[in-house]
Amino acid sequence: MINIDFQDRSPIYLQLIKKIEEMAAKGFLAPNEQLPTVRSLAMELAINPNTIQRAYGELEKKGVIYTVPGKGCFVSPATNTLLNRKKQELLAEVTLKIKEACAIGISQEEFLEECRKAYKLCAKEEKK
Amino acid sequence: MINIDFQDRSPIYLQLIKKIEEMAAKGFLAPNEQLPTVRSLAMELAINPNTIQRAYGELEKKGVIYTVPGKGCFVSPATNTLLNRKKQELLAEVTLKIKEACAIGISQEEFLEECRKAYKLCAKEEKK
Amino acid sequence: MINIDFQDRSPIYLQLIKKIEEMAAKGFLAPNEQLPTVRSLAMELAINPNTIQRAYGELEKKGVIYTVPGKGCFVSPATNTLLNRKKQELLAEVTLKIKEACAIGISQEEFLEECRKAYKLCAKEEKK
Amino acid sequence: MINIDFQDRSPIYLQLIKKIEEMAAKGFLAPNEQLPTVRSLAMELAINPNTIQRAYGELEKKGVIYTVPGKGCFVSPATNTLLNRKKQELLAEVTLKIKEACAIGISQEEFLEECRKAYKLCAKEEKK
DNA sequence: GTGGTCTAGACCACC
DNA sequence: GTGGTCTAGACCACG
Repeated sequence: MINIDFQDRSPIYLQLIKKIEEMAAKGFLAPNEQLPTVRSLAMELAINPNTIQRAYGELEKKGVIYTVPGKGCFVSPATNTLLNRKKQELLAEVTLKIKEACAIGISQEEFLEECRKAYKLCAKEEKK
Repeated sequence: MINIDFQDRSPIYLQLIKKIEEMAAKGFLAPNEQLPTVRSLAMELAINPNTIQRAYGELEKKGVIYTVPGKGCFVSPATNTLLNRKKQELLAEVTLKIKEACAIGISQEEFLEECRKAYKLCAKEEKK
Repeated sequence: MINIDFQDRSPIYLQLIKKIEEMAAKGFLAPNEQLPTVRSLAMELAINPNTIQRAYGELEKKGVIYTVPGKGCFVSPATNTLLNRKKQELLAEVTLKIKEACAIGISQEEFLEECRKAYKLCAKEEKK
Repeated sequence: MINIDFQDRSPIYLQLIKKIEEMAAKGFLAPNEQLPTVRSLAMELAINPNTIQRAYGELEKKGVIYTVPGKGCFVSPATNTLLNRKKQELLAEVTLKIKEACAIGISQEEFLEECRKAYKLCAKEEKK
């Protein structure tokens, strides 16, 4: 399920957050489903429990999961909200990129064309 | 010309690199034009000279500028190459974002529509 | 009667204590009335019996209930004392909050006004 | 300035957050003033730097401070917003307490009277 | 067993 | 020097 890219320069806990957010937003994680325990996931990924803990902690503050101390962590039921928030975050990031594209003079047509190509690639990959 | 956002989490030297690359790619900096000296730019931006030095160093490694010891730093003449490379970098980043968009189920139509909106915004801002 | 909020961060045994104290102080539980047995309450609330046991234990230490080994747990007769102690605890907590309010510069008038609003809300809810 | 109550059961990092928020909200910390460095504060309070770091991190996410990596942490300029948010948090907590007060039958008059007393106490203490 | 907090000590990137 | 991340290992409260 969850795999960490140790080559990636972005912190492990952020990678974790992103992965779990995506899975929750896309519905791979059922509402109220229990997540792996801190310790078990730490073992599985060969990571320090503190790092998992941090990711879970921040996910809770974001409202993606809720945690019952002594029991475990569970997926928050508000899936729709999650999906929407995630969408907006992503589109905001793309808007930033588009600003840069404008700045170096990439035309809208060229840009959109590239997006279409990228989308085709994704479609292919998903079929696998 | 160049302004640094100290609130921005991205390191200053990267902000510098990005700005100078953009200016070079877009033609604001003529080929072989001399850049400000490390010390003068450091004074102007109220930044540690080491930081400027690092930015210039990496820009030279990337081939964006060349330095003549004892003289200063100059914009590399290969503008076209620069522009193309910059474009490709940017589009690669956008492709990554599109993968994420696919992952959480944003349709191509919705995505492209947002891109168009963003482009309009950029166009307006540039007029100012 | 008693319901547990599993989402609440405060430990279940404390929630139990609070609820039972309130009911006793307010007279919903008659003096010398028998409380549900540990096992039955555990079943009813789907909670670990140890948790009930702990709550009952601490309630006994506080003098809110007394236990007759082999018989069960019973509400302590000293209702007035309970009510007064509970009041004082609560007012002490509010005093702490008021200290904070002073610290950040909330005026007495503003604070009291908010209290009145809150009281009105409570009155409405109780009518239901 | 900042003192930690090790007897207090609430986590150290939360005590830190509360203290700094109060000081910022009340204006004891000027906007853009630099906070003590992680290490220095850790030394001063005889606390592990990680704990300070955590507090600072959460304060940044809350928008109370901003941090310039390699430089230090600084008080966020949006003081008014902070004060208002802090007020609302506090009043919400008091509202909870009032609900309890209602539940055990404390009348509004009695409650408000106690509040006035507490306010007088605070006023006296502040004069010191 | 669970999550939550803390310490000690290390390494990194940045300035 | 600064903040940011991570590990290792410990302790606690809770269930």
